[in-house]
Amino acid sequence: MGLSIKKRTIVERLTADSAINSGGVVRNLADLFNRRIESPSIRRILLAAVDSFSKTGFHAASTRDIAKKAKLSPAAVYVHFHSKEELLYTVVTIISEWVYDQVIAASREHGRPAERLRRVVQVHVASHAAMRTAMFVANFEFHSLNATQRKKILRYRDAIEQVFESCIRAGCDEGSFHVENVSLTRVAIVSLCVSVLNWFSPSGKLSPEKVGDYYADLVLSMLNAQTSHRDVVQSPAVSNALHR
Amino acid sequence: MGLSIKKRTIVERLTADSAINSGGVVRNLADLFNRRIESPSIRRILLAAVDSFSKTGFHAASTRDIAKKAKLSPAAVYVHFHSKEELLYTVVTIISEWVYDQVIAASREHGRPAERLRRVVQVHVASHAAMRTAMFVANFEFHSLNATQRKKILRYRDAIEQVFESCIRAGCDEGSFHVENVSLTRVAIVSLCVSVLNWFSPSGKLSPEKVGDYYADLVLSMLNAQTSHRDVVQSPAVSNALHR
DNA sequence: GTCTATAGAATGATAGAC
DNA sequence: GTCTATCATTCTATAGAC
Repeated sequence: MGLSIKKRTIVERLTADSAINSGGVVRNLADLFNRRIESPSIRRILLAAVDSFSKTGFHAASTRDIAKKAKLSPAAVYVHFHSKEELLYTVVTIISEWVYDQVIAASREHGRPAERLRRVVQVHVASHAAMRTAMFVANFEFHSLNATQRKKILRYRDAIEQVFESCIRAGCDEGSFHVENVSLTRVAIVSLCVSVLNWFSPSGKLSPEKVGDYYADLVLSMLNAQTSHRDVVQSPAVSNALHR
Repeated sequence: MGLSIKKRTIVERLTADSAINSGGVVRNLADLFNRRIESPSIRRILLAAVDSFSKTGFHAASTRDIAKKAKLSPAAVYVHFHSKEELLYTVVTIISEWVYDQVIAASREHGRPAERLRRVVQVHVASHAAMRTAMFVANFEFHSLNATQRKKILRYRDAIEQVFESCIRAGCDEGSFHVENVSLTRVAIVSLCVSVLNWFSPSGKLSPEKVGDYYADLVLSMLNAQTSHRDVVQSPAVSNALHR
């Protein structure tokens, strides 16, 4: 009966956050953890884990370092998490659910395919830029999760891919996009969005939202999109002066 | 005098390979190592290292495993390399030089900016796809190099970025590209090319060259390029049938 | 240049007191 | 829930024989 029932994981006890889906804006990673995790200690551990994993990678990050950053003893981490792997899984789950919610919300608003795709790309890019370190961990340490964990995270990713796919197809059917190979184009677009992780810096000149806007323009051009919202011909001399 | 002179590194003893620059085609990673490394043992170690690093990441890969794959004892690795880090550095140097050579060669051929950019994108993408595992290591384990090593590798990367930048600028000056922000667009294009590492599979339907061609089309569309070599308006019904 | 054997350090995780 | 102390393992790298 009471014979070594295994403790539930943090992921299984995540707080259902109505604010996320009802339009409340999540400001940053600490804010997101505040909404979804009750225990301050666990929140500190998770923030420390994201920091360590993003700086050195999952395997090189030690639980000792993470505990130290969270102002706890090395042993205290294991009161809340069964393993270092579960720590990673918790981080990746929370951030993957969040970006999924963002993209789904953007795709639900009405509009023609070009407008929907513009919003989806903008949000996807801005989300990756705004939550850069956590999204970085979710993407580049994904392979350190076990097979079961990867499968669960892939459901969020696949759903996001589907949103992009349906926008592209709708635009093709409507005649406003001109695409040779939809799935290859979709893969290219999604990976283009994610690739902001490789260069975005919060100390740079561009905000996550502006980068998202710019990438949305690039993507619509890529699809040979006919859209009235954008003046495609602009003097290089003038526009280059805008940044850098 | 003979007092503990440190052994030269493998990178310092790389074979200058005239075949690379004189048009001989490098078929795969083993072929590339054959051209640049004389010792068969060292080549086996490097191939094993690429395999381990790409599968588990630098830190999780053990020198024992690498030695085993190379059919050597754990100690034998250290006869040829001072450290595991030097093993990574050697791999990253060889593959970075190679992709640099490919891109520079593509950029040297004449043609208008759109044609030059098309070739550069095609070669950059195809190179990453064809040497996926090694390029994967070079990109995703870059942060595991020390500062000096990173600086040296960055010279190759920066030179490649410059090639893209000059193509884009030339097209803008000529009036065939229409770009708001050149540096941001350049960063997006280069990272788009690199992002084939995230999904390309040699067992898929598309060859590295075909993916390169397709990405080149996407990039030229992105720049609102006027080019006579491409019929931008194509029936989706017909074109979707081409793949998948 | 390759081997066996092992030093020396760091790590993930646990035991048990409070 | 947090701590101190520690186990057991693993890893990089070296010593020294052949």
